[in-house]
Amino acid sequence: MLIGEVARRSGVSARMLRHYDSLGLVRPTGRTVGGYREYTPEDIRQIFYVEGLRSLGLSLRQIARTLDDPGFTPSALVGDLIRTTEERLNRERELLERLRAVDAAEPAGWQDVAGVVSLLHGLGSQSAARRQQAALATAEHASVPTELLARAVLTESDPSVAGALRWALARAGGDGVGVAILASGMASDEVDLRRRAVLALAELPSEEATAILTDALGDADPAIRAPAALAVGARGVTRAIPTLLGMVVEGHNDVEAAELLGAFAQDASWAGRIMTALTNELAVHTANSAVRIRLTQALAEMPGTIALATLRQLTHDDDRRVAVLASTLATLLDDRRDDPPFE
Amino acid sequence: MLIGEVARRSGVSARMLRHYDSLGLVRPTGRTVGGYREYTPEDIRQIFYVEGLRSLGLSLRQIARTLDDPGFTPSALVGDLIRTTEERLNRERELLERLRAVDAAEPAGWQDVAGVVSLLHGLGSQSAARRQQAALATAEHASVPTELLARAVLTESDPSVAGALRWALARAGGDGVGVAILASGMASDEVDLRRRAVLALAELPSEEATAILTDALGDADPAIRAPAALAVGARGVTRAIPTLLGMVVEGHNDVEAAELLGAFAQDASWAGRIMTALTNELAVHTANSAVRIRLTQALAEMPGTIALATLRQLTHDDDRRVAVLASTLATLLDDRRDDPPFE
DNA sequence: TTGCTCCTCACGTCACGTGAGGTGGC
DNA sequence: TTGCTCCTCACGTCACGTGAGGTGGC
Repeated sequence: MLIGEVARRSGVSARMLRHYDSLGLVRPTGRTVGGYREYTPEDIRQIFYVEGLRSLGLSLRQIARTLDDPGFTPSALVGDLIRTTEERLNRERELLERLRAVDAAEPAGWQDVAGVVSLLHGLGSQSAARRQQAALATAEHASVPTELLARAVLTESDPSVAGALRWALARAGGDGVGVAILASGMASDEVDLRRRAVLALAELPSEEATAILTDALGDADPAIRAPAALAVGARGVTRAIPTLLGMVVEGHNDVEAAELLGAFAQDASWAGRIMTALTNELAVHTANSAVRIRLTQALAEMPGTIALATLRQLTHDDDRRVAVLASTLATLLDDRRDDPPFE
Repeated sequence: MLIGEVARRSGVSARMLRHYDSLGLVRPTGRTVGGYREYTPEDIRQIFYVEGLRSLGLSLRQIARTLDDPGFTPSALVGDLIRTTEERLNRERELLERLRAVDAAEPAGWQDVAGVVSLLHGLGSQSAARRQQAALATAEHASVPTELLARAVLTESDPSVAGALRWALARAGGDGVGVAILASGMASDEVDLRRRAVLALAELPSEEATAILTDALGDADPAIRAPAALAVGARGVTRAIPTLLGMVVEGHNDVEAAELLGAFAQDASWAGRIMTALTNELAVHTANSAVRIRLTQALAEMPGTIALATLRQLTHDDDRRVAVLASTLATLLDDRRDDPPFE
């Protein structure tokens, strides 16, 4: 079979078949009197052998070694090819992410493109200082994709860089895409990721963010549910109240939690329920002095004088420190009776 | 700043800086008296601009156009880069899959490697005939990874190729990996995928396969639970009995289902329950002639003469066809009384 | 004078595509 | 004789690395 027909049937160009010949990969068995290459069926099988190995990413040189060097076994090379392919794959993935980020920024000109790229490099830098600088620089850049910032927020371990990123994200508005990424962070099994997500969501005032934070009120980890409760509590979400009560008992941001409970208790329909819950907790935790002290302090955050009677009872508490604290707080509340009602 | 220092600080080789100069990408503003290139801070910013665009995959020629051609805006090119990168990414993924399949086959030599590759290409071919050939060829190949076959089974739409693949998979033993892939197919939302998986599992005799099929007895789709019930029913799994009864009522492989019910009824503890279920169904489906005929035929599959009394009653059925059928079957069963008990 | 840096010119890489200029076989 | 196929030789691609041979500045 002459080279043209072989090329048509095998899909390998005549140029490449001549190249294989010159490299010794596939030497046609014969030549016609006129000097034309003549390929036998065996030669054609050889072509498919070469193409097969090429489809695995072997270079022509490596395929030649395959034929010449009996000591050259597949195992090591195939392993190497897998590794290098994985590396290329990762590089391509990162490139695609960069390209998508640039595309999302809708750059007007190439200077914009270069700006976004340098920001991306900054956010991905090994140096925390660089990352910080990049995070702060997003303020100048109008068109930083929130997607990008949200992803960076989820991976940032340095606290001050994380703070800058949260600020930048909140400033960028935290639209749907960014919130969606943070939501996926909240769904993670890793506490660190959920923690970063919850802190970022706490700085986003959107309804979406509030909804996701509300879902996080029941999180198994107090480091997650506490910031969620403080954030949505401040937004008036009453579903935060049980978590806030728990925070007072456990001592997680109990001061802030108590303040928010006091604010909820401005509403008469909640005041009673919160008071009942606090006194119940006092009845349950008879032995734990620290818990009783936090609950007593929380009572003082209740508006007006609704906690006065309870505090007066606590002045006779078996626990000396609770009694002293209750007595001080009761005195302060007594003064409040003459003031106009709390705002 | 001279070229060496610029190279050290920017990470771009002196060779490349000269290349940028010759292409007009970054022309150092000055030269020393000796002819040395002198870079200003602005030149260095330009270098970072070029490197930034290069990190997005732009060629040097494209970067040059960026600088020279004001009509050359980012939007179109960035979109193109995204598309070509996605294509490269997919090709890399496919390559990695091939390499992993080759690695899993533990080829002894390069001929083995080429053999596995040609098999892979065959299984991935557009032509059903080629795929069929490749599936059958796996019989010769000792080291075809079951992983590969399982994946092919899940995607094969041509029924005869699918049959050949199931046969090849069963022949390869269907070890853990293959079964795990089929299990993931069973977990899919797509009925087609579940159907392919269930048919393949039905041909694998392993305990793992039986366990997955048993889970599939409750599948919402009769095209899934029917083959599962036939397969595990034949393996003596009594949990298949309710599904088999349902198949008789609905007319899904009712003949095979009735046969298996008969086999289960060999066990005295099940015979009563199965008879009760069949007569109950007859009592419920008074109007549907087709259902009553199937149930009547199923009664004849019961071992020995345990269904004889019920069949005699049915000879007086309101439905003429049921009555005729019951009378024929009762006569046959009558003869059976003199035979030795059914195996 | 001795290293060091810089200069220009040019070849090699790798898997090809695309001629140019010439020839064999129906 | 006219197309068509084949031949060899050789250049171009693209982003570089690596010399060779020479020179400037401390």
